[in-house]
Amino acid sequence: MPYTHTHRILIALDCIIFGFDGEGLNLLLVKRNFEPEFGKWSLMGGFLNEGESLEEAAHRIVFDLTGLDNHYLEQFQTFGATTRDPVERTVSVAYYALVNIEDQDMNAIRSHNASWISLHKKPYLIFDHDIMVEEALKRLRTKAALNPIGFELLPGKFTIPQLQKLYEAIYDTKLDRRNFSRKILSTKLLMGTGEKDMTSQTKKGQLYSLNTHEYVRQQKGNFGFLPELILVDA
Amino acid sequence: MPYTHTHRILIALDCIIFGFDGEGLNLLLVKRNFEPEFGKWSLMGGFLNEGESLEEAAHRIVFDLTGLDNHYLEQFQTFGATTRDPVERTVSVAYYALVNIEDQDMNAIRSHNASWISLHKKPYLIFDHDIMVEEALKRLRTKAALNPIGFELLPGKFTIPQLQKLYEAIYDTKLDRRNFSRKILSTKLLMGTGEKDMTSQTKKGQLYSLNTHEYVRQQKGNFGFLPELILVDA
DNA sequence: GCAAAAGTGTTTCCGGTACACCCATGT
DNA sequence: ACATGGGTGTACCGGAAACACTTTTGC
Repeated sequence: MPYTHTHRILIALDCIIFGFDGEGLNLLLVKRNFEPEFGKWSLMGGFLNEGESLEEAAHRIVFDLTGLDNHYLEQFQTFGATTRDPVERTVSVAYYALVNIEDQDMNAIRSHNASWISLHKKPYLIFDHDIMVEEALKRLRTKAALNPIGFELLPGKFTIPQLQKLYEAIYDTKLDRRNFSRKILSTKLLMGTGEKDMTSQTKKGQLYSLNTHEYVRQQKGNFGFLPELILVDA
Repeated sequence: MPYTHTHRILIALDCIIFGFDGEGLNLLLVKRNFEPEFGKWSLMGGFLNEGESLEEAAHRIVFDLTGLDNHYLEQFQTFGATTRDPVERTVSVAYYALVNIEDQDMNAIRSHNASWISLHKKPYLIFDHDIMVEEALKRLRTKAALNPIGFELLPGKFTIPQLQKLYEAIYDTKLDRRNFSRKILSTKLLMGTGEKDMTSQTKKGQLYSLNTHEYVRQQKGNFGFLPELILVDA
């Protein structure tokens, strides 16, 4: 016997999909070729299906758009203002995802009319999506200072300066090259591959890959990855 | 015209209500005298009503139980496993609240069959409520390290040692009396009232009250209230 | 006087920061 | 040779931690 309460409503999911192009943070946004708000930009979203958990639904939405199956995904806030969707009342559970911008499925992206857009050039988004992006970024900043999740935005092999560029983008700040390198290496999270970064024009930096054992371990507790960054106000 | 998607479901809200009795953290829990799970303990919860935002609904639930109108309230996670409620599928948006245990409405509490229970003696709770409590505590710990919200659990006037006991309870750790005092006073958040704490048996400590101007200001950004605590693992 | 709890001062230590210097590669 | 960018060493500084000492009150 179901509950007697009757106010049953749609559950939406909206995904803030972050990517890193080597210079700055990017968002995967959809130019809507459907109603409502035809022609405007929005986050990628969808509705919760029967027999599907929130986590599964968010995963499905990101997978549909990017073709990527192993992205980092974290729920961060649920939006429930009564007027947030003009069509019909919905409550939206928002997730942010970190994907490696290099191994996405361009066909999936094109078929959804989506594009990567620099965070600094973000257009106005429909509904409460602008606020969602802002909150997602806040959460990403806190999370990335305490846990080593930034790697999710990079290819499997990368140089330390590339990693630094990423953190500078996330916190919109400048970091000292030498201190950053030392700090990262002291975490024991990186393993040298012996290979060199051949894309560089000058000195070819060493390519590192993750020590996956340590990586998984340090996801769990708060080890303080770069705790000083938590106090960066931007 | 509404959306064509049809899976409309109930939105529940569950509230983790924290109180501080001078020694440890307490939870306000309900011994259910209604179905389902009659006789078992659970969090205080309810359903989202038409024309009501999530925030409003959570506020209503805490107010019904405590009679308190000005408590601290923060949404922290939404739970959506398909089997989390055996009666009917629901998605639950969870909030934690900080209340001053002294000025609650005992009648409201009794009429809901609720009790304050020490966090250390928490019974098993129904559904996924045990996980909710665990996650709420994690969030409270992170939040209280970065923003001065602990005061919400104390009376309007309190001594620095009382405040210290509170933080020791939140982080389940011991702090140095002298360093704590200096740190707190350096924030300029406290104003001496000139009064003494007459409940103490020995030396009567000075009673402080909040500098509300500074307090509101420091809620906004990340000033790092006691940032070293963010790395306490418990 | 003595015990218990509040309040003040000082020293040490460590992590973050700043900066000087060396190395590797392409032109 | 020189410009560009990766990599290592060292000195300093500020905040956290550790600790000694004094003050207030009840018994």
